Amino acid sequence: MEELKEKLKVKGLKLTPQRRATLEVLFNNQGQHLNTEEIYAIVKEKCPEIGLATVYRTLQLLDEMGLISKLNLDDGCSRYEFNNHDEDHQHHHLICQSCGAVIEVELDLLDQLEEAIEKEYRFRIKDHKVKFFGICSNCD
Amino acid sequence: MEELKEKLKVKGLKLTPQRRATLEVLFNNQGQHLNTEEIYAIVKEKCPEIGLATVYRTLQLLDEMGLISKLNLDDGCSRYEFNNHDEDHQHHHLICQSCGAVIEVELDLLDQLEEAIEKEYRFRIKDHKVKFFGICSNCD
DNA sequence: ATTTTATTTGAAAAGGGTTATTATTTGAGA
DNA sequence: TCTCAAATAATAACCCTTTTCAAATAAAAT
Repeated sequence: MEELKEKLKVKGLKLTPQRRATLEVLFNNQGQHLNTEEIYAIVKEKCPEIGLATVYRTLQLLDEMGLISKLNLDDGCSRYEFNNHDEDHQHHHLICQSCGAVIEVELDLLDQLEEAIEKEYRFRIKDHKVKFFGICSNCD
Repeated sequence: MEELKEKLKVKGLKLTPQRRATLEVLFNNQGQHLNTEEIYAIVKEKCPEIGLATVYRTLQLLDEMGLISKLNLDDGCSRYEFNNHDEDHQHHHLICQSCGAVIEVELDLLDQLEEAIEKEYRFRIKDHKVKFFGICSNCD
């Protein structure tokens, strides 16, 4: 939360109760992949006067600041998750093509690939998004 | 194109001029990442009577059949590219955060990671989508 | 503590990509 | 050729997201 205040100040932006509450919802629901409407519903419990447009604006902002990440599951809406900064990189996602489950993978193991890319394409990698599609252990 | 006819027949679907033309557009524009409107505009040259809704339906169908792949660049629309079946896996994308360029990477090097995931999570991987964000050589 | 000012918000409208509807047409097997 | 399920074109509907704008507010200046 202090990090949010800092990053906002740098850009001349304000720390409002709405922004605070929205970030808290993401923080308190790690491991889930809430979409904007779902986040809106939860934020409203603590912050009943908040508008949906504000939630959209705030999520966009938090994503740009790197505090949360947008996740696209091709279900017609954007989903978000809190960025746990204990890790260097974003975790990966396993998406079951049978039941739709979304599993988080803490393994990274992309160093070799990233090194090869940086060398071969002279591309400075800052971040990545990796999704694997297949069949989860429950469905197999 | 024969592959399309085969896969359609299996599902009891028909090979129409519209579907043929749409797949040809993707085939003839490999390396680009056309969105639906752009594809529509090109298809219209050869197939002027085609409707936009048909293009949407066809792209969805071709994606499901694995002949093309949807690509999400977070620019508010879906983009598609022809699947070159010479390779086993989808290629990766490098996305420049400065100029927006999208570069295709033929390196794979995910075997090690995929093996670890299959073992650790008992998840049978069928496909993957990998995006790297950073600064391309032109912008650096 | 007030004042000031640029930022933020809520509500509602507008936007824009995508999907659904429906009558008509058509591919492909019988 | 005949038959019929599948596909199409046109357009309306959908729905997620963004914009608009007047009112409210955080935070710095006084």
